[in-house]
This record gives sequence, structure tokens and C-alpha cells, in this order.
Amino acid sequence: MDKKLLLLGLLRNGSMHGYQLNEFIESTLATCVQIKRPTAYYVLNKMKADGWVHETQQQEGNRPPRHVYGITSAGEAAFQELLRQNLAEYTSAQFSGDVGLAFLDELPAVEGLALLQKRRDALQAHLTATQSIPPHPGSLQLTIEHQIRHLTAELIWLDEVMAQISLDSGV
Amino acid sequence: MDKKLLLLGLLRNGSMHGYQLNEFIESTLATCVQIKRPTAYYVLNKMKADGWVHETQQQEGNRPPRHVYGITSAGEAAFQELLRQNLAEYTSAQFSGDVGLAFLDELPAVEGLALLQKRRDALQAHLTATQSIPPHPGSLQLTIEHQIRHLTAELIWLDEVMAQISLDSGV
DNA sequence: ACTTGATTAGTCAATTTTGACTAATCAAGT
DNA sequence: ACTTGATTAGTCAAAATTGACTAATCAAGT
Repeated sequence: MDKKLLLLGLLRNGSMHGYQLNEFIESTLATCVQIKRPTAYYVLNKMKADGWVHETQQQEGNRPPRHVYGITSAGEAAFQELLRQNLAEYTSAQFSGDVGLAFLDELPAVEGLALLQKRRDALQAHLTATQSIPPHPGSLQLTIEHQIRHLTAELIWLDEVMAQISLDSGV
Repeated sequence: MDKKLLLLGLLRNGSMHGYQLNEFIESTLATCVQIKRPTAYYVLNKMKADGWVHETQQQEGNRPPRHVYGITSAGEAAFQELLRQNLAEYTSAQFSGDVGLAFLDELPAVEGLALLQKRRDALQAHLTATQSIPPHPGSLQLTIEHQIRHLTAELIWLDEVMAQISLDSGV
């Protein structure tokens, strides 16, 4: 559902062809939704079948024809509906990294610490990258700030976990 | 990959049949991984094909036969590998709720606030539920603490967002 | 003019995921 | 003894997702 909302929202300020949409998502929205190229095309076609978007072929030179998608009035109505639904509900995030943590005590403390240090480096790099995203207009900026807030908290927490392991193992 | 790690980790302390595994995951681990019943069976069969787990049929009365899964030594090796991999990497969480936030400015402030208040209620309920999970043994407890830490931060952040909207719209 | 590598655009087969269903057993009220 | 509803266990078809591929255009060095 969130993928439909995202695509509709982007189409609201102008028709776009598939590649543009994917470009935009990958470059500026990868922070909040995970949507690969083939998935975007799949969802667009689905919404076309539902009459939420319309598609026009556009020939340019003799490249393969481009599929330009635009939002219909039914699509606009769906956007309004999906937006309200999304805002009103809380969807919990999944932390797949927690699976490893759940079994951390199967490993010698020293090894666990070394592995978590690598995780910490990756997390730090991710945070730095997010902090250097240039400001976005309007409430899009909220999502970036949310991400930074979250990553900062994760870093603090990871440091605490590592400190605790150090203490417990008496290093 | 995280699903395989999770299932292998559970099988390490004793063979289980499919339903038991799902039961355990849904009741105590839904916090970190999202894995529905049919998916668990799918992954178990996959790992059986790879020789990571073995399956024995167990007839009991004339119920449908139960498939009891146990970990093999190849599975144990895979577990060791996957655990180290998981611990060493950082996998960013997806916040699908951010998609709605990105388009928050399409709505009148008052309506946005009302919707976010519902989200806040749901979040608060989720936090309370998580806080009342009884303590788990070993490092499993880490995942619960992580979740609580995260949900608490989310609540604070949401409050800040709502306060900011109130200010901006001059309520 | 021509190879090489990047960019643009999209497709397809294979994998992964899940909602909805089936079917047996058990508990317990009548 | 017998319906009713919960619990246990698993399957299956349909939907969603993605890695790997194709294929044209463009840039730019030689």
C-alpha cells in the first residue's frame, strides 16, 4: 500500500515515465521505502488496471518507446484515501539486525564485540551519508530528519550494548 | 537470510515441528522479524533441500502427520556463518509511515494533526504492550530492550512533529 | 569513424511471501 | 452421544518482489 501511495504522490506533481520515478525514489526516498525498479513497474501496471493512472506511449528517436504515467481523478481520490490511512496508523519497523543480537550469547564476547564494531562502522557511515543529504522542500524534509534522529539513537544504543558486553566479559 | 538464521537458531535448542516454530516466533519474536506461517514452511523446505535441516514424519493418532525439523551439522555450520554475517552488518529499517509524512503538507494542518494523534495512540499502545512482555533469557532480552528504546524515541519524535505543526499553523 | 564505457529504459523468469482454505482433534456444554 | 467452537497443523494458488538480462543512445578518447 505504501508503494502505491508513494508513486501516486510523485505523479501528482506531473506525469513521469518509469525511469524518472525510480530515479527519484532511489536517490531521495530510499530512506523510507524500499522499492526496486521492477516492483515500481509492477505497481504502476496494477494501478493502471485499476484506473488510478493512465499510460501514454512516447516515441523518441528510435529508442524503445517510453511509458509515461499520469494520475487520473480516481487515482487522486485513492491518494487522498491512502494518505489519511497511512498517517492515522502506526506500522512498526522490522529490525532484522536484532535476529543476530538474539543469538549473541552463542559467541565468545570478544568475537561478538569485534563483529558489532563492524556493524557500528557501517551504521556510522550510513548516518554520515544521511546527514549530508541536502535539505528537501516541504514535509519531505521530515522523513530525513526522522531518519537522522533514528540513526543517532541506534548508534547510542549500540555503544551501550557494546559497553555492557565489555563489562560483563571483564575486559 | 535473517529468516534462515532465526529458524536455525531456534532449532539449535531442540527439534521442533512447524507449528511450534511459528508459535514461538509469533508470540515472542514478532518484534524483530516478520515471518508468517507459510513462509516458515517454505524456508524450512528450502533448508531441507540444502541439507541444513532434516525432517522426520511423526504420526500421532490419526492426525495429519507432523513434520518434525531438526538441525544438521551443515545447518549448524550455516548458522555460525549467518550469525557472524548478521552481527557484522547494519541493515537499515524501513519506516513505511514516513511515506505519509512526506505528503503531510498536502493536508490542512488540523486534519493532519488529528490523523497523527491516532497514530500516536497506536504507537503508545504498542509501546505499552512491548513493555509488558516478561523478561526473556540471555541476549534475547536485548531485542526487547532495543524495541522499547526505539518505540520510546518514536513517541518523543512524533510529539515534536505534532507540536511543530501546531506552532506553524498557529493553533 | 570507431571502440569502450556509462546512462537510459524496460522486461522476464525465478524466488519469496502470504491470505484464504482444509481438516483433524479436543473441550465442554447440553 | 452430539453439536459448537477453539486449537493444532499444514497446503495452495495468487500476489509481490527482485536479480539478471536486453538494447538503444550518448560521450569521449583515439
